[in-house]
This record gives sequence, C-alpha cells and structure tokens, in this order.
Amino acid sequence: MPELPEVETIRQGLEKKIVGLTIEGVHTLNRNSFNFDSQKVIGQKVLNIWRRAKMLGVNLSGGKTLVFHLKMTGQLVYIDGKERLIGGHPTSDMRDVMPSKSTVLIFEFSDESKLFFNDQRRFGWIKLFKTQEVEANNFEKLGNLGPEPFSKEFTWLSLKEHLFKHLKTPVKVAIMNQSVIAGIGNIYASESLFLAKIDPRRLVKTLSDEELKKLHETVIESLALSLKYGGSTLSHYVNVEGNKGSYLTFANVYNREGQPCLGCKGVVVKISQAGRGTYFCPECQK
DNA sequence: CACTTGACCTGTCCGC
DNA sequence: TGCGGACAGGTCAAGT
Repeated sequence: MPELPEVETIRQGLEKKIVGLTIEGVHTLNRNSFNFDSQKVIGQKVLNIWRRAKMLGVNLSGGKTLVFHLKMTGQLVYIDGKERLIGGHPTSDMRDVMPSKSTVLIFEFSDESKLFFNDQRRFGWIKLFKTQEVEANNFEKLGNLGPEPFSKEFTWLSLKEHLFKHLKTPVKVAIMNQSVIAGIGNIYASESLFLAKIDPRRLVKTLSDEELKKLHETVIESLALSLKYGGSTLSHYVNVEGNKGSYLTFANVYNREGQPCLGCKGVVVKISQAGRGTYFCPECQK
C-alpha cells in the first residue's frame, strides 16, 4: 500500500491517538508477520511516533522501538475502547469487521482502546529494536535509505547524486529505489514524472540538469498534494480512523489507462517496468 | 556489475 | 457458475 503520504498520514493519526498510552496487552492472531516477543512491550508507554521512508517507529518508555512496515496491504486502525468492535467502526470506510481475517495483531491500551494491525497479503512486518539503534539520523538498520523528500537534505543536487548511481536504469524504476528518494512508490513515481514531463522509460544518464531540477520540484509537489488529501486509496489503504485517502481523484495518470490526458489531447498509456505498472502520457512526456 | 525477474501472500476482477 | 490468469501502494534474493 502505502507510500510516503499514506504512512505520514498514519503517523500523524497515531501521534494524536496513542502517545501517552500504556500497552496493556497484545493479541497475536498471525505469528508469521512479526518476530518480536510481544510480552516485551507490555507495560510500556508510547513516547512518540516517527516515520522514515515507508516505515513507522513507535518509541516506548523501556528503551525499545516498534518499527512497522505496511508493504502493500497493511493497515493500522485505532478503535476507542468505548466503541463496539462487532459491526466495524461506525465512521469508517473499512469494509471489514475487526478483528477480520486479515488481522495480524491487536495492541490493547490501558484505557481499553485498541490498535489493529491488519494485512491481507501478509507482506508487512513489525520488528522490535532498541531505540538507540533507530534514532536521530541512525537508520542504517532499516536499510540504505536516501533523503526524505520533505527535508532540507533533499535538493536537486542530492537527487542527481543518488540517481546517477543508476545511470542505465529507467528513471521511473530508479526513483522508486529507496536509496534514491525515501518514500516514493509506484503512484508518486508515475505522477511526479508526468508533472515533470519526463518519459518514464528514459535512462537516468539522459536526464539534463533542467529536467532534474523540475523532477525534484514535482516529487515534492505530488507528495505534498497527496498528503493534503490524506493519501491514495487504491484498495486497502485507510488512516488510523479507518478512512480512505482521496488523492487518486486528482491523479493525472495513475490508474487512468486509456483515459484522456489531463494536460493535452493524448491518451494515458500503461506499460510494465521492473514488474510494476507505469502510467504516462506519451504526448506530454518526452 | 547492473538491471530484471520471481517469490513472498491473499483477494479480486475479467475473459472464456 | 466455475476456473485460470493477470494484477494489486513493496522489497528481497536469485537469475541473466
């Protein structure tokens, strides 16, 4: 599922809902999707919530940090203790009743509220780290991650520096590499290239400085617009309250194969790159 | 070495 | 109505 705007929306939601609460219990329904000893987090208080690339970190009072990756279909949904579980969340877009067949694990807090980790495809994971292993600018344990698009480290020159390690890769595939730009995925790769008028099939080495400057701008632009609208819901993504994002209403090319281009008289085309669907307008994007 | 494909899973949709 | 195949916000390891 979730790329940067979706994960960041969840982060902001969790910040409002669970900071200050104490974990009182953990119900594990599918042991394959996590590898930590759930007993180790019981009795610990939630201090703060961070995001790095598409991962979420929950810092706990005992010096431990829970890190979540939602992959394609992961959801984190919070339900206030006063609400009934049977029948689903009263104000939510979610179709499933919770706990559902896709519920992997449930955190219970001392005020009887609950946080559900649902994941239909079970690609997502939860890991427990020592907080000192994953704090400040030390995220090496989480992989080789490039600059955060909303940080001052993300400049057009830093984009060029990281991109140009992949000279012979199509630019769309390259910007989805998390070591190039942290947090970009399939939707915003297509959208930012459309806005920059760059053909996704172009090899990195053919990009001019002017094009790189434009791409740097449109990456930020597409992510910021999506964040404003609560992210994109293709099928599974919901925020912590169980509501979908509405950015896809504004998408120019993603999931619009065969439909008119919004920028010219062309038609949106879908191709496959590195096993993923890419959408673009061959008329606008050169 | 650099890049592409297959695997991991579950569910849905579309064509025959 | 059923069945097979393609495909879905991601990321690895294995293969070319």
